[in-house]
Amino acid sequence: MPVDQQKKLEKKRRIIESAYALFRDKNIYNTAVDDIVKAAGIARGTFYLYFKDKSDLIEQLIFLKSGESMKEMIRQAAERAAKAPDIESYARVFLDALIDFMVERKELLTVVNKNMSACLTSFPHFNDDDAEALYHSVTDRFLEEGYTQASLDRTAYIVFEMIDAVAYDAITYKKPFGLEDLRPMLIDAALSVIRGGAAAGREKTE
Amino acid sequence: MPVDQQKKLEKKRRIIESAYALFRDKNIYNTAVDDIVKAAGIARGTFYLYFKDKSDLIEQLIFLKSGESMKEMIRQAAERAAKAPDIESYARVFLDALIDFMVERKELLTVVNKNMSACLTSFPHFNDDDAEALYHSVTDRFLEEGYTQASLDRTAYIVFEMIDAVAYDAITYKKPFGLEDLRPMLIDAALSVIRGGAAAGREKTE
Amino acid sequence: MPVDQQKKLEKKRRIIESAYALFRDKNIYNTAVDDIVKAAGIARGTFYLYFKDKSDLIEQLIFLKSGESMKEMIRQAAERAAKAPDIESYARVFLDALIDFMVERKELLTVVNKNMSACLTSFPHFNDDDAEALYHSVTDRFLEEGYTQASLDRTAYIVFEMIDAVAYDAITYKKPFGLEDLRPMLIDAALSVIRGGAAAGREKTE
Amino acid sequence: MPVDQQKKLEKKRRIIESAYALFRDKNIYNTAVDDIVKAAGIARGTFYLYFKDKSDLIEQLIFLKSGESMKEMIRQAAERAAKAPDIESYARVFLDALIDFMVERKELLTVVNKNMSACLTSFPHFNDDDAEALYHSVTDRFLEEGYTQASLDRTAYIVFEMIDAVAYDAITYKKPFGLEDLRPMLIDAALSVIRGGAAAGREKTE
DNA sequence: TATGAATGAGTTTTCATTCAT
DNA sequence: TATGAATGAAAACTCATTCAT
Repeated sequence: MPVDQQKKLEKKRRIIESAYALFRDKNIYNTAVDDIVKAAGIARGTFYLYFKDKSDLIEQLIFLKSGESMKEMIRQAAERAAKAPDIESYARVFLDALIDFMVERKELLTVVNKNMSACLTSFPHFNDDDAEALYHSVTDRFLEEGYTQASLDRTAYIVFEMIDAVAYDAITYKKPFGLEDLRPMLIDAALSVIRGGAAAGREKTE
Repeated sequence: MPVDQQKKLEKKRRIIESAYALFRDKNIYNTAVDDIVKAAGIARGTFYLYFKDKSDLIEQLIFLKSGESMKEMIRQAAERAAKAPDIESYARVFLDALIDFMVERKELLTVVNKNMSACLTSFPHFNDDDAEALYHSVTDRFLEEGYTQASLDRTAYIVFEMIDAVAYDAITYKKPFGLEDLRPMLIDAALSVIRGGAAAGREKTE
Repeated sequence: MPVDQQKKLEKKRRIIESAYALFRDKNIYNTAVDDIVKAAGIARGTFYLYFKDKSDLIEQLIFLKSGESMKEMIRQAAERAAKAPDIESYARVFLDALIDFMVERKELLTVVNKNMSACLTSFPHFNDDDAEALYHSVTDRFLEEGYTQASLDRTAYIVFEMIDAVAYDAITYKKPFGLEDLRPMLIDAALSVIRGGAAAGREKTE
Repeated sequence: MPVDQQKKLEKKRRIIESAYALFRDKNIYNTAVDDIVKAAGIARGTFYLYFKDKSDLIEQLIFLKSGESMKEMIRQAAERAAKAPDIESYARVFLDALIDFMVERKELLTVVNKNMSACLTSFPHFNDDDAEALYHSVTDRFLEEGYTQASLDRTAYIVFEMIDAVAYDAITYKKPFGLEDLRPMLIDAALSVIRGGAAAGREKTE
């Protein structure tokens, strides 16, 4: 990539990061383009060199941020779960790591807002070989255990949605229960969904 | 209540209903006070006779609307589940009815947005004897089966959150899976959470 | 008309007049809405209570201003020509008066810009009984002399266009000839067009 | 001329042509410098190497474009009228050719906008020997017939203005009458102006 | 000469809220 | 109470022009 292109991308990135911080703190609708450019240290017009529109920025920001986090989150979770002896404990450790990650990255949740699962769906299509490999390293483990791809997709969707929703409220409002309060129950619920998914897969095969 | 008070309440109600319809269709931030008063057929200034503020309206609207729906939802679900022979099938029918209700009231979800469970928490405090009685008619059934109140609250919270989150996305975006696709898995997941909750309750008692 | 409506119309009128003065002095594209509201002594938002848009104002302004002037112009010209003994001198005095009027109302020309004739065409459709009566009092005189309506329309169009174009440049740029320099020739030209029109009318009749 | 100079002129020309096309399609005020440079395939900064300013470009463009067309127009008209037996038919054929030319070059009219006659005035001062010779080949014909230079200038001005104005509206708006509808009347009118001009010339001489 | 990223003043437009009637 | 005209701060977006490379 030419040096110029590189620089442009970096600046675009800087704008997105500034916006991200503001969205997180003040919410999207209460953040003006003006706030963003001030935070990014650029002129107002410059913003429109990089984004067609405020909504163009929002779109790109969500795509980027959630993709990034998803990747990182899955990487960490997969790493920690790697040595698990069986699929059940693999899943348990994986989910536990997932929740840890969310706690660490609270801010992300306030921007992306309960939409992590939408992101999950687009994850394998990021044209990012890295991400794809990662995704498969996890799903393969389940496919070996008798899941069909279809039932796996559904299961993953439900589990993420559930964890994301519960974590979002628990973290951002600390109401009505803290996340640690709910964690065991949440993981149990997720596991039983996963078990159910496996069963569904097997039935179809038989 | 004096007739005057009555009339005031009715008008307030009309404003809320108009706002509700608009919020549902266009989202809160894209709905101007002007749109609301036009829809309600009142003058702009009148709005401020009934609400301190736009955000005052929003607050009251969410409180009212979600409370109302929650009540109606629980009533219907409890009714349908009433004749269930055991607690397990009671729960299953109850949840099924819950989902049916959400499908019917799609619009509500877009306004209240994945926050039904918050509402659940405030439900018993609506100073509405009716609502309270209703709530207890359901929880009592579980308390009899060995739940502690604490574990019941948590369980209910997680289950609602889960159903609400999944249903919200499934209904509003029909992506990536339709709700009917997910329903069986969702109910199974919820049931296993409930079973876990019961177990947790019993353990503590022992 | 209710008093309120009256007042609103008056304010609208005041905005149009302020805009008119600015357009005349600085041209439409160099006049900001801000300039207009300052000149009219109103707040910026008020402008949008009366006009959808800057272009809405422009449209209404041109329609109003050119219609008004046209009416006034024709009234004055018809008055002065009234006592003319024959159609030829009627036309001559009429045109002379027309040019006088334009000289007096130079500013109008800079706004309406060489489009008076377009206005002429719409003149009889202003739903203004007054204007219509006036228009007919002039055309009748020509119809009596053997003009067909069709040839009269064409002739009037060409004559206005010609006078308007010449007068516009002569007045606004004083270049390359002053209007007084050109006046006799212009009137002669117009008269010969008129004579030609009359002939055309008669031929068709014969 | 050095090759460098040549190249500069060519690029300048390319910019003007691009601007011309845009002005024609979208009007001057709705065409941004950015649009022009994109169309010309140059960088934004380059524009300011060739023109001081946007208005500098406009000035040069109008001068160039109208001069060019005027020259071409007169050449064609003079050619077609060359064999005319008398001055009257010379004028008639000349004007007819003029109108034909305008119909062919509609686009020019939308840019230069009813200002062809202004251009006529500057025509003999183009420091273009070619143009000057051409101009004299036409005017000489009239001077021989008793016109004074002064009356000829006025007459030419009025005739051009008249034709230009009528043709502009007729062509660009096709309203309220098509040009072909008006052509005979227009030429008759012009001829009678010319005749009047000749008479005026003679009177003064006598 | 040529480039195109950066600038920021300037423009249009919106909208929650006030206030005289 | 009810009205709706008026307000003006604030938002989004544009564009001629400059300047470092």
